[in-house]
Amino acid sequence: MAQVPAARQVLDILRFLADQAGPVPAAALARELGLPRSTTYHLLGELTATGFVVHLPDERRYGLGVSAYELGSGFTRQAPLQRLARRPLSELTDRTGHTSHLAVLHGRDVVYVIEERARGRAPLVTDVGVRLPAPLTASGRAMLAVLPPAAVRALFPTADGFVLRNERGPDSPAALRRLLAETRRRGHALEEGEVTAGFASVGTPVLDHSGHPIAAVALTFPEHEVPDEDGRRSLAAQVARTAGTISRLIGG
Amino acid sequence: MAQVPAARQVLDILRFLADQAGPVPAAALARELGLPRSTTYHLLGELTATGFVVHLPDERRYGLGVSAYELGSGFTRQAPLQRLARRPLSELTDRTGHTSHLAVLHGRDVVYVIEERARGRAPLVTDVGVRLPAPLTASGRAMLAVLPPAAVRALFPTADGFVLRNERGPDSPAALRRLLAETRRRGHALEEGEVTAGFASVGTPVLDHSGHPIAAVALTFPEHEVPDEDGRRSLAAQVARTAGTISRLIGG
DNA sequence: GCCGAGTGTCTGGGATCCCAGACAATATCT
DNA sequence: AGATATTGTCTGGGATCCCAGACACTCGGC
Repeated sequence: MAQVPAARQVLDILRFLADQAGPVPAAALARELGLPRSTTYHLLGELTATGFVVHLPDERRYGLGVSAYELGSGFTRQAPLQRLARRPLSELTDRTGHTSHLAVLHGRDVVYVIEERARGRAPLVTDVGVRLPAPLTASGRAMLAVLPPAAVRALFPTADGFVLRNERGPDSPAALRRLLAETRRRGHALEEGEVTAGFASVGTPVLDHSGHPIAAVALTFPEHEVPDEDGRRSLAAQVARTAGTISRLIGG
Repeated sequence: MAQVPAARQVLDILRFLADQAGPVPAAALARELGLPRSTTYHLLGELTATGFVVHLPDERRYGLGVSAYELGSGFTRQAPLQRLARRPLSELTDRTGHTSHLAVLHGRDVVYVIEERARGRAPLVTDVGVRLPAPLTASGRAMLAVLPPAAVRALFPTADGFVLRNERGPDSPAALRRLLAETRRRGHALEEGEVTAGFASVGTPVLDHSGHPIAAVALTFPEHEVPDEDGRRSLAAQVARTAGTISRLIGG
């Protein structure tokens, strides 16, 4: 790696601040990141001048500023995940002969952002732009299974938040917990006929550098074509490899 | 300013990328920012390693990455605007004897994030957390008046998006355009009895370094207490000064 | 009011890094 | 298929910057 230490330091500051619940004192920044005090103040000066950081004199702390928000907006606008994931999903579909998709969590739902339909296969409900309740889908189950339990509880505090489909799916927080525990035990998410009768899906999450799920990859197939556990496990392994590829591409 | 050129350069790259509609080639970055080519690749290497930027080999371009998104989330969580604006609003209320508030645009509505109630004044509808249709409020009018016309059209394409209150307020895109033109001519936003009968408000936008409205400051007063144009203009000038103070604090 | 801890600013020289330019690989154009 | 343009990698030395530490200011505790 080329030596660009000041660049590295300023990015460390930004990432550290991004992980904090609120603004922090300069001394805490210097201590946590192992930076010399004067260097910390120089870098904070630059970050403040460019709007990435705001100095809160009343609190004697530093927090993220409007330029940080604009980076988030820019990320959303540029949709790098979709751009990076399209080829790996296309290859997964070619290899397996089944339709693949990429979805992101959006509150209690998943939203499909890529669908790579296999040659000669019928269109599925999981078209781009479609939203479905996360607990019902392989993609949603894959992501929920790797969220902290408190985050899952926050999303689904009571039985009210559950939407059944074809009269199936978890209908209470306890049922969801059991389903997610089973998903973790199995090593991949599974959905059988709950979204579309006669079809099943396997899914795995795409994790960022902190282990947080940013998306999920899933493969959908007619149930009768892959009726046995081994066949599904094999498909799940390919899905997991694709998810890992996308994680690496997204980097960090 | 202390010399931290590499830090400055890396932040320039991030801000440039945040302003682009899509990913860009490294050569365009170097050219637009006046950076040496090798320096550009070194900094991009660092940005890619930390997840702020993703390299899209198929497109031979660079775009924003997940760490950029996390900065946006961190900004929202830390709410620096509210932290910075509280004291200026408190001082505005003390100086004028009227209730002040800070609101942000949220789609077609405004959301109130600070209310500083004046001593001995009745509570108002503009409590923290309340949402109201932007075209009806001084804060909303202040922000809409400085948005590009295309952005206003996108928010209010037809007569359907208008909500009247007390049977008053603009009820069509044309009426809204006339109202915003009048707001720009007057130099501040005005609302008279459309939100609460018997009360009026004056408001001005808080702009970021690009001239984009990130919030608005408004002052609400009983109509009969400030019936004349000069009195309202004087209050509006104080509101504008407070908005300018907050702009400077937010920086960039 | 005084003291100690923490915040923020400033300076200069030893340490190191930034950039010009060479080179290799890849993509596009003819 | 060959030529050209662009992308991406690498090197080393002149230029400059990073950090230790001193100093001033502010805030909180007693």
